[in-house]
Amino acid sequence: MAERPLRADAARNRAKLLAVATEVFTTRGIGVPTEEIARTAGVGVGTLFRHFPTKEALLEAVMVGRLDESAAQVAQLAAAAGPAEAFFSCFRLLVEQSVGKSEFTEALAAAGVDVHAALRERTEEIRDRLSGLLAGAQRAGAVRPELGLPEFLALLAGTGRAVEQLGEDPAARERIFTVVLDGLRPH
Amino acid sequence: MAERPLRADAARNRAKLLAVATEVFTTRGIGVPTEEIARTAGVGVGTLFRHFPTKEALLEAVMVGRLDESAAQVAQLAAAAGPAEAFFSCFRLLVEQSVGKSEFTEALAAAGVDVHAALRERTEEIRDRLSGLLAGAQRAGAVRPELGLPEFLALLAGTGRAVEQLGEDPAARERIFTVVLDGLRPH
Amino acid sequence: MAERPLRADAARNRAKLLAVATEVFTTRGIGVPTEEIARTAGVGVGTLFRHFPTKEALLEAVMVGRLDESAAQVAQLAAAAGPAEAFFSCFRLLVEQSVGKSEFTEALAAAGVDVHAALRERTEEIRDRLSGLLAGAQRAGAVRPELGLPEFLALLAGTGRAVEQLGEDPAARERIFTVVLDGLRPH
Amino acid sequence: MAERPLRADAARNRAKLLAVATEVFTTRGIGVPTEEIARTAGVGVGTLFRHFPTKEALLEAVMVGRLDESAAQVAQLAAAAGPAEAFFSCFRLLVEQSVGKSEFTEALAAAGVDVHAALRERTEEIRDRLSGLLAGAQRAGAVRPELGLPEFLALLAGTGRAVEQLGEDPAARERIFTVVLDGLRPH
DNA sequence: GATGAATGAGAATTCATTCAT
DNA sequence: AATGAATGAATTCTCATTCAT
Repeated sequence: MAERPLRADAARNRAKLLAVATEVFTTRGIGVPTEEIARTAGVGVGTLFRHFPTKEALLEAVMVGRLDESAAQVAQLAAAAGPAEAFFSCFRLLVEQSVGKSEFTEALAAAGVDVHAALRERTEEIRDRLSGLLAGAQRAGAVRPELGLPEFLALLAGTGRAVEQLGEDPAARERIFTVVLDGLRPH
Repeated sequence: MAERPLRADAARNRAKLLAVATEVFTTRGIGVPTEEIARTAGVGVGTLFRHFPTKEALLEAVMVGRLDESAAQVAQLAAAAGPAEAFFSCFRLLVEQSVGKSEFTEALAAAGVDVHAALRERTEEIRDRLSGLLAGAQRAGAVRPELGLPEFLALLAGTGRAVEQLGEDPAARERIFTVVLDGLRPH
Repeated sequence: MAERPLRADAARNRAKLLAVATEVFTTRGIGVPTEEIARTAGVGVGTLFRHFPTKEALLEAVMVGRLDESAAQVAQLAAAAGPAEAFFSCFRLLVEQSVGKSEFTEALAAAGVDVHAALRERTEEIRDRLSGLLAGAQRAGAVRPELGLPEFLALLAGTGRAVEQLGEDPAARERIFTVVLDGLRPH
Repeated sequence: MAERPLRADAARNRAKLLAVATEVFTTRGIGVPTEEIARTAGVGVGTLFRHFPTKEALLEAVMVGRLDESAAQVAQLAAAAGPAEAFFSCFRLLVEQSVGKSEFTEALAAAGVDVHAALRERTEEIRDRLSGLLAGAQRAGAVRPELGLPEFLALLAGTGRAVEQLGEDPAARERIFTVVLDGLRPH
C-alpha cells in the first residue's frame, strides 16, 4: 500500500521517462524503441526498465497519467456550471485533449494491453463522472434522452478523430463541433 | 509505361496476395509479417516481393483497392437518387465500410506512406465525387451550407471511429447516425 | 509426416550448426551465445533461428543427435557378443562417450528442457535396450541380480563423471573401470 | 594482511549473504541474480558487492565454506574409528554431502573460477586428509592397493553424481554404495 | 517467374557492477 | 557501511528484404 517515496533523482527520472514516452507514443505511435525513449530522457535503458518492467507497463503508465489529468479537468468543469453547460464544455474538453492521441489509443487497444487494475480504475472513474454528466444534461432537456453512455463515449472518440484529421483550421474545427453538438440536442 | 500484361498465374498470385493482405492488415494491423501473408496466399515470400517491392508498396496497393471499391459504390449510389438521399446514403456507406479499418488507416498514415501517384489519384477521384455530392445536398438544402469538404471528410472518419468503437449494437449504431446526420442538416 | 527434404545448402547449414552447437555446448556449457554459434558455423543468426526456432530447440536437437549415435553403437555392440561381454562393453562405451559432456547434460536438465516427444522417444529406446542388456547379463550370472535399471543408469552417469574428472590418465581410468565393473559382479 | 575485524552488523550481513548464496546456488544453480540473493538476505546489492567484490568471489566463498565444513566432519570421523571404517564412513559422508550440489560444482568449474589462494588451501587440506585415510585403509588391507588419490576423488565425485541422479530411493542408493564400496575392496 | 533459405539490423529485456545519496 | 538507482553491454529472437536454386 505505502509505496516508499522515490528518491528525488529517481522520481525525476521516472517523470522524465513518462513525459518522453507520452510525447513519442502520442506523436509517433507505440513503435518507438524503448532505447530511444531512454536516451531522450537522458537515462540508460536499464533505468527505464527499472521503473517500468515492460514496455507495456510503460504504455499503461502513460495511459493512466492521461486519464488522471482528464478526470481532474472533467471534475473541475463539472462543478463549475449548470448541467447543460457542464456537459457540453466537458465534451469539448475531452475532444480537444484526445487530439493527436488516437493513434496511440488505438495502438494500445490493438496491442491488447488488457486493462490492468490501475488502468481500469481510472477508466471507471471517468466513466462514472461522464455518466453523471450525461444524465444531468438529459434531465435538463439539453441532450437527446435516448442516448446511452456507450454512444456518448463513441461520439467523444469519433469527434476527436474528426478534429484530429482536420488539422489546424480553427473555424473548420468549430463547424465540426457545431454539427455534433447540435446533433446531440433533442430534435 | 505500358505495363506488360501479367501471365495468368502471376495475376492470380497478385490478386490472392492483395486479398490476403487486405484481410490481415484490416483485422490484425500492419504488424503482420510478410512471410505469413505470403504463406496464407499460398506463395513464397519471394513472389510477394516480386509483385510488391516493399511492404509499404503492399500497404499502398491494399489502400488503392479499397478506395477503388468505395469509389465504385459511391458512384453507383450517387446516380441512383436525389441529391439529399444520395448524400446521406453515401455517408452511411462509407462509414460502414471503414468500420474495423481505422487501425489500418492510422497505421498507414503513421508509417508515412507518402501518398504516391496511384494512391493520390484514387483519393482525388473520391474526393471529387464526394465534393459533388456535398454540393448537391447543400444546394438541395439538406446539408448546412457552411460545411466544406474537409469537414465532411473529417466527420466521415470520425463517425467511422465512433461506430467502430461501439461494437455490435445496431440500435446504438443507429443512434450515432441519427446524431451526426441530424447535426449535418441546416438548423 | 513427410518432412520435405531440405535443399542441399540448407541441410549443410543445419548440419554445421548442429556440429558447432554440440561442440560448444559440450565443452563450454549451454551459456554460449547463439550469435557465436551462428558465426562459428559461418551463417547468420537468422539462419540458426530458422532451423531451430529456439535456443532450447537447438539444445534438444543436439541431445537427440547424441542419443541417436549412442543408441546405434549400443545396438551394434549388443548384437556382437554374449550377454556378459555385451553388457560390459556397452557400459564402457557409454561411459567413454559421455566424458566431457556431463556439464552439458546437467545444464540441460537444470534448464528444465522438458523432454519433448523427439527426445523422450530416443531416451526410451536406449532405456529399453539397456534394460535388455542388464537382464541378459543378470541371467548369465555376470551382474548382481538385485540391481535395477535406475541404479544401472545412475552408475553409468556416475562413472562418466568420475572418468571425466580424472582427465587424461588412461591407467587411472582403467582402475576406475575395474572398481565399478568388479563392484557390479555378484559377490 | 591482518583483515580488520568486521563490525558486528557487517559480519552478520556477510554471514547471511553466504548462507543465502549457498542455498540458492546449490538448489537453483549459479544463474540466480545477485540482486535476488541480496534481497533474500535482507540487504542491498551494494552490500553484497562490498563483501564480495565479484559474483565469482561469492561463488568461491560459498565453496570455501562447504569445504571447511566437510573437512571438519572428515576430521571427526577419521579420528573416531579404525582405518577401514574411517575410510568407508568418510566416503559415504562426502558422497551424501555432495548430493544435489553437482550442478553447482560443475558450474563453478565451467566458470573458470581459477582456484585462488583461499580455495586452494582448503582443497589441499581435504586432499591431505583423504590421502591419509586412503593410505591407512590400504595398509589395513581394506582397499585395493593400486588406487591413488585421484581415482579415489574421482570415484567420490562419480558416486555423488550417481546417488544424485537416483533421487529419493534409499534402497537403490544403498545398492549403489554396495557396488562401489565392494569394488573398492581388494579382489 | 517462383521458391524459400539466408541475412543482419534492430527490439525488448536482463544482470553484474558502480556510485550518488 | 549500507542502500538501491543507474548503467549499458550482452542476449535471445523477429522480420523485411535479397538471392541462389
